[in-house]
Formats: sequence, C-alpha cells, structure tokens
Amino acid sequence: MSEQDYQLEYFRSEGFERRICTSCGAAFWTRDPERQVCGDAPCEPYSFIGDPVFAPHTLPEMREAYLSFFERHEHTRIDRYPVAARWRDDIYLTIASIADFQPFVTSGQVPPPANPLTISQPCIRLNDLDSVGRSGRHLTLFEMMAHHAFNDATTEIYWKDRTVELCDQFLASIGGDLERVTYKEHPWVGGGNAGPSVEVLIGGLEVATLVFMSLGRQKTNEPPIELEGKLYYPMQNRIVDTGYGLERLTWASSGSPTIYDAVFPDLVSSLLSDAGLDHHLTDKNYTKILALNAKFAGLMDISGPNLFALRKKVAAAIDVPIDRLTKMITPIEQVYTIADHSRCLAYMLGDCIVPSNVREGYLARLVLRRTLRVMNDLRLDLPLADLVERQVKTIGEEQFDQSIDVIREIVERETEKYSATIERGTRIIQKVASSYKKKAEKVPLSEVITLYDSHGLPAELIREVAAEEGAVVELPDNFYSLVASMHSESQKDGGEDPMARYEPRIASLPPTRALYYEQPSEVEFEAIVIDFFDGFAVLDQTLFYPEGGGQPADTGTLLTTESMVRVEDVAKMGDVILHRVTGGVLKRGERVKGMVDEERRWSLMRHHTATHILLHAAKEVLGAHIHQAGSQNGSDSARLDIRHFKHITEEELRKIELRANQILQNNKPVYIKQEERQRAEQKYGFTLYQGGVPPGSRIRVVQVGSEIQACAGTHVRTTGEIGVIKVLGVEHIQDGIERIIFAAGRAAIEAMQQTEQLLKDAAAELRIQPENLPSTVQRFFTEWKERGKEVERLRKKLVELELAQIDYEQIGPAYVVIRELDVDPSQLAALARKLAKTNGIAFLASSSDRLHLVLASGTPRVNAGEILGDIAEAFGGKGGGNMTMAHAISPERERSADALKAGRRLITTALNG
RNA sequence: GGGCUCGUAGAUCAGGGGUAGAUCGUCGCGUUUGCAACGCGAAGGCCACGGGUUCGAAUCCCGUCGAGUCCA
Repeated sequence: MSEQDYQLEYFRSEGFERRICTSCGAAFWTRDPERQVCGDAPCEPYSFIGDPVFAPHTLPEMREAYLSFFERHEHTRIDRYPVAARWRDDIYLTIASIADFQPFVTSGQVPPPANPLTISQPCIRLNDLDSVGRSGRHLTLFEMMAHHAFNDATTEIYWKDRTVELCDQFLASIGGDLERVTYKEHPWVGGGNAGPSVEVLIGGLEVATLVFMSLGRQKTNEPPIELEGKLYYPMQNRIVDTGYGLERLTWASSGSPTIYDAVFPDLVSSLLSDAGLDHHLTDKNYTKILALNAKFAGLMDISGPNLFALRKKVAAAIDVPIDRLTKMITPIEQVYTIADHSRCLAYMLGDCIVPSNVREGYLARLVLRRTLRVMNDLRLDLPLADLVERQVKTIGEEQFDQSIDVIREIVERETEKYSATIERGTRIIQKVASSYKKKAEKVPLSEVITLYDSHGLPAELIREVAAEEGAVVELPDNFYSLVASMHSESQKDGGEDPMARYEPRIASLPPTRALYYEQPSEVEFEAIVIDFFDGFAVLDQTLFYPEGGGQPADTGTLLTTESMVRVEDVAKMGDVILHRVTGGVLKRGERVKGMVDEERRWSLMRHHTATHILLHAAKEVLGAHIHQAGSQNGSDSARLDIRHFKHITEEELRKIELRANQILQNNKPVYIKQEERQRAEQKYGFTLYQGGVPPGSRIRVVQVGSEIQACAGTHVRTTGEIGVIKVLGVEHIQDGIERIIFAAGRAAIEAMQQTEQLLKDAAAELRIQPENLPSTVQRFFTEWKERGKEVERLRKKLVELELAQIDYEQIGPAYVVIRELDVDPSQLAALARKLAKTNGIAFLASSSDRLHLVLASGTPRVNAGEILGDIAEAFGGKGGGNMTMAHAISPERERSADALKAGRRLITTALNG
C-alpha cells in the first residue's frame, strides 16, 4: 500500500496535514499544525483520564448516539449477531463486526442485509485474558460499533472520503474536539483480506479503526501487492469496515481511571463493597494510582513477565515499595476482572453456549472457571450466578434467547462441578506429595504433568498444596507450553482422500440433475449414462440420494436392455453424483432405468424428518440452547446428538418423545424451498444451521411444523407419514453432548416389539406375569444375597468344626498338620491358614475332580510357595504361592497319599535344616 | 476427534496376584437428667459389567458402560 492510498480529498479540503511521527516514524493526518507525534501508544500517553475528551455518556447513551447518528446519515440499523459465530465453521466466537458478513457477503456471493448499514456487535476476544483487569483497558467482551458499506463493480455506496468525514462528524457530535483527532496510516491485513486503514486517535487513545478492504488473495488480472510475504490482488468488492470501540468511547467520555469504572460503574462499586474494599471508593490516592497504572499500561505490553515492569514503573512514580503497591492494587484489579468476565459470561450463556470441554463450550468454561478462581482469591463470597444474572438484566433480558433460569442453573452447576474438581484434586495432590515426601524426593515433572493433564489441576495449585504437605515440586517456567508440545507430537494427520484421483475426470463432466429433490417420493426414473469408470457410473439425472447431512446414500438397481447392476453407494463430488455399482458394466450413452430401494429410502426419510422433529421437541422441553451437535440416520434407527449441560433424565426423555409424537399426530406439512442466505438468516435466525453451515448464496430451507433448518436431505411430505417415533435410549457422548437414539415408523414398532418380547421371555423364565418382573427380580436378588451370606456363615462353622477335630504333631519347633481332608477344595485354604496361624504348618489335600493341595506356613523356615511348586511339578500339576500360602492342582487325583508323603519329607527337611 | 486418570461398604478413599480394609456415617449397648463427646459392639461389598491369562484375579490383559480431565 502506498502513500497515495491516503491522499484524500477530504483531508485536503479540511486543511489536514500529513506528518511523520517523531517518535515512531508512522505517517498521520492532523488539523493541528503544532502536533509532532501520531497520538498512538507508546508515542503519547493518555490525556483523557480526569480530563474527558467527549461529553459524558453512559454505555447505552453512547451506543444510541452512534447508531442513531448513522441512521440519520442514511444507514440502516441492524440487530446484533450472536457472540457464538454459528454461521461460520472457522471461528467459534464473533471477533469483529465484519465477522457477521464473512465469508459470503464480503466475497460478493450474497448481498448484505442492508447497504450501507450500522450495527453494534458484541465481540469476544480471549487472547489478552491475562491483561484483563490489570491494564485498565482490556476487556474479554467489547462492543464493536460499525458502519459498513459494500461497494462492487456496479454500485458505489461511498468510500474513503465519506468514511473519514462521517467519523469526524460523529466524534464532533459527541463533543469531540476535532483539533485533537489524528488519523494514523496503518495498512491492515487479516483473514485473507487487506487494505489501507487509518486508526482514529484522540487523547492518546485509539477509539476507532477505519479499514478500506480492497485486496484479496483471489487472483485477478490486476497487478498484485505483496504484504507480509503474500500476494494480494485488488478486489471488485471494496468494503468499508469500520470499528468503533463502544467501551473506549464511553471511557474517554467519562475520564475515569480505568475503562471498567466507565463501563460497569455500579457493579464495580458494589463489588468493592462486597469485598470489603469500600474505603477505596472515596480514596483519592487510589484513584490516582489506578489512573497512573492505566496510563503506564497504555504505553506497554503487560502480558507475562512484563507486568512486573509495569508495577516497577508505577511504584517508582508514586514512591511506594513494589510489594505494597501490588497488595494495594491486586484486589481492585480482581474486582475489575470479575466485572468484565461476568458480562462476557452473560453474553456467552445468553446466546446459548453450553459450557463443556469442547469448542466454544470450552471457552465458556475457561472464562467461568477463571472468574471463580479470581472470586475465590478475592474471598468474595457471592454466587457467580447472581452476578451473571445481574449482568443479563443490565444488558436487557430481551437481548438473549436463553432464559435467566437456565443461565442460572448452568452457572450453579459449573460452580459446583469446579469446586468438586478442585476438592478432589487437592486430595490427590496431597497423596502424591506425601508419598514423595516420604521418599525424600522432589515431585517429578512427569507426575505434575499427569496431575494437570488427567485431573485438570493447575500447576500453581499443585505447587501450593504440595508445599503444605512439605514436598517440593519441580516446575519449569515453560510448563504449559511443554505440555502443549507433548500433545502436538501425538497428532497424526488423516489419510489422503481416495477419490482425489478422479477429480480431474469428474470436473470435466456436466452437473447431475438432482431428481431426488424434485420428486422426493418417487423411486423410479430413466436416465442416460454420461460416464462409467472403475465401477462408478455418472448419469445425466438421478433419484439416488448421495450421502450427506447425516443421511446415508440410497441403494438400488440400474437396468439396461442388456444388464442389471446394483447401486451400492452414491456420493456427490462438486455438482456431479457418482454411483458406485457392482455386478456389471454400463456403456456411455446407454439409456438406463433406475430403481431406488423403496423401503430403505422411505425409512431413511422418516428418520431424517423425525430428527428435525425430535430436535424441536428437545428444544421445547430442555431450553433454547438445544443445538444439534451431529446426527446419523439409518434405516433401523437414528441418532441425534444435542448440546446440553446435564444428563437428560428419563422423565425429560419421555416428555420429548410424547411431544415429538404429538407433532406427528398434528400431521404438519413439510415445506422445502430455496432461499437467499442472508434473508433466511434474518428471517429465521442462526438456529437454521443445525447440521453445519452449507456453502453458497442460496440455501435449502426445510420447515417441519415450526422447526426450520437449512438441510440438504430428503424428507417425507407430512409429519403424519412418519407414523411413530420411539426413543430407544440416551447416551452421554462427552461433556455437554447427549445422544438420543430413536426409531421411526416401522423400525419404531419393531423396536417396541423387541423390548416387549424381552420382557415376556424374562417373565416366562420366572413363570410370572411381566408386570410382576421388577418386584420378583428384586425379591430374588435379595434372597440370593442372603443365601450367599448364609453359605459363608456355614462354611466358617464347618472350618471351625474340622479344626476342633484335627490333631497336631510336632516336627522340630513347629506344630504340623499333614493330611487329606474330605472338604470342598475352596475350604482348604481357609482351614490351612487357621491351622498354620502361629508357628504352624498345614499341608492339606483334597481330591474331587482333581487333586488339590494347599500348604500354609506360619514359620519363615518353610517357604510354602517353593515347596508346593516342587511337589506340583513332580506330580504333573501346576502350582505356586508365596512364603506363607500356596495352592497346587494336579490331574493325578489318586496320588494324594504320595503327594502328602513327598510334602512331609520336604517340610521335615526344611524344619530340621 | 485424539490422549490420560479413575470406578472397592451409604460417603470419602486405602490395598494392586494368595484372608476385602480404614475413616466418617448408620444401628445397638454403656457412660449422661438430656445432648454433645467418649467407650464397646454390630450391620452394611456381584471390588461397575463381560471376556481372557493364571493353580489362584478386586489386583494383570482386552472389550463395554460410567465419571473426570487435557489438547485440537
């Protein structure tokens, strides 16, 4: 990008000058002839703290000022998008306002919902998590206010001059002094696009960025520009992508020490008083320190070890020892962090993210646990659910799909879960630590890694708890990256796509007409063979549904005048549909008659439509957050995976099943139509995308009753055609995902018959009626247990009785019993043990099916295992044991006397030796 | 999606080829005006389930189910 890109007519006419910053060397535009520096960090410190640069605005006032300003200037106001970016599969969270329109609007495939438009989009960025609360300006969630204009080859809405002009006018409208505003040149690259951009600075603070997205990676005829080692080409679509920081503007308008005081004035003061820190509210010194802290932090990166450098600077400036400063400032930073995180959670949970250990759910849990940890450090004894609820209410309940009750329940459950994990973990650490302390060793790194990896225990907690036990933990500074690299090593990439080699051939073929969409209820059709290779047939049109969207491919037959082939599988590659056939060959140009296996297809359609219905029923029963995490349809059963924060109970399952069948009874029609993506999104919301995000500007919308989804599958015509839905069970797939297994239509009836048969068979076995099964089984189980105990008692008695009758003999220093007993082999061991208890030896034999030998020794002179091992070998059997107890078995059951004799010899030798 | 750890008495856990244990809780008795505390005693176990190895498996191996956790 060149200097030329920033030579705007607007700048000239308004009397701007282009300057080079004397501090950083960057170019910037200003109205102030005296100005030497660009106005950005670290060239210029904050000057707005205590001296606001805008008229005072609260957060909502500032938002409204912005949106209505742009409305007055011909922009259409657009509702915010969810913070969970469900319309995209490359990011989990909405990170910028432009993310709402990527990739299809920015690429020009889909028209924008309005043009130009204005929006205030809540965005979540977790990259600077550590700086939140400390830097005075970092937030996990912020609102990016924006106005966007989408220009293409035919229409020009506006471009750079108008954008800067609007910016000027808006800043003036909220009381900004335009003399103090600078526009810093700052080429922008990101997400495969690039373009010139200016940062808008006032009072040392960047309050907006104006990006002129005009370059892309897509090759065009125009000459490319190299940026960061990659080539970018001018695009036909030129997009005005602006971003105004709502919170920053509000901060600059209040002049408060930190952004948090401006954004959460009420919450911060009430948290301070809850934490017993009220006295700080009126303390001028604290305000001064915090302002100073934010000022210095504004000039530097404070992540990781840099934080210490910040502390040092502030401590020097106010002349207090660094430890004392840390002690003073940490609790307040924690309050700020809690205020920020709880708002982030309100948006995440309100927009129906379910905490879990995967994807965006993992991020929600991360923030939630971090908040709990900080609250704990601060000794803030306050339910997090209350804080989140308060945030939801401040933002406005109507902003969210999720109900407050469910949000509260999620937070409460997560809070409980986390404290259970920490409690359990603490015990495990104590155990490990004390075992290493006994050995007088350090707790090795491998052990620490296991504790973290398998039990989720932070390294710092491990060190702390271990120290309390008096053990030392070996903990390198790069612990977490060490663990991460260990994981990445175990990664294996998947194999190559076996279909890849057909790609060039298929690319040359015309698209196959998808008859299965036009006539979903038909099963017979005629077509012409376009190509045939390696057992793959391509037709000009087909009724065979290719695998996709959780629905398996159809099977069936293709018939020509000469041959009949079986269609085993169908796949779609681009717009071409491939039939994998067996049992013959087809010729190009040949006419074929196709027949889809009707029974199977209908069963698949029933299951597929049933999936939509079941999801809808689950949403009604469980809450707005219910979202499909995957599905697989079969002809005998199907499964639906949904995101949910706890196990589905039997009762909930029954409710879902009843509700689903009610929808069947109402016999609702199934409507299917192609709609423009952006329109469909606006009309139905992002719950459209249950089975992933389909490509293209138009999407296929399937409406079953009031359940509306983007879906490429085939469906029945009315819900009544499904017949019946039977839930077969529920499984917990992983944290936050429940799998409902069900059958529809004939398969449902068969499943019920099977279950019934099971009950009947079980009842018949017990000669009772099926309804008596539970009570009878319970009775039998109880009796069975009691009998077991009775047998145990009797056996003990028997051993005692036998014991009383047995005579000892004395060999050397030991009392010895060597004899055959007519008792159950399982009793031999118990008897022998008793006999040998003190200074005794018992060598017992019992013959039933085989010869059982037991040797128990109560003296170290006789090694039971060794002796019996030798005997067993001599008598063709196997055996062994330890010093005190040994078993052996031999097939030579008649030779018990010989075995006892041999044993006597060995024992005698051992005792006398 | 990949990895790791764990399933033993009502609860928390120990044991890790050779007799299934501890603590708390429960029940009974004693002490006490009563309670708490204490003392004595008892009940309570398909050692998750199914295979395998072994003379012998709660223990080792494989699988299933369940719980937890880390990474992408």
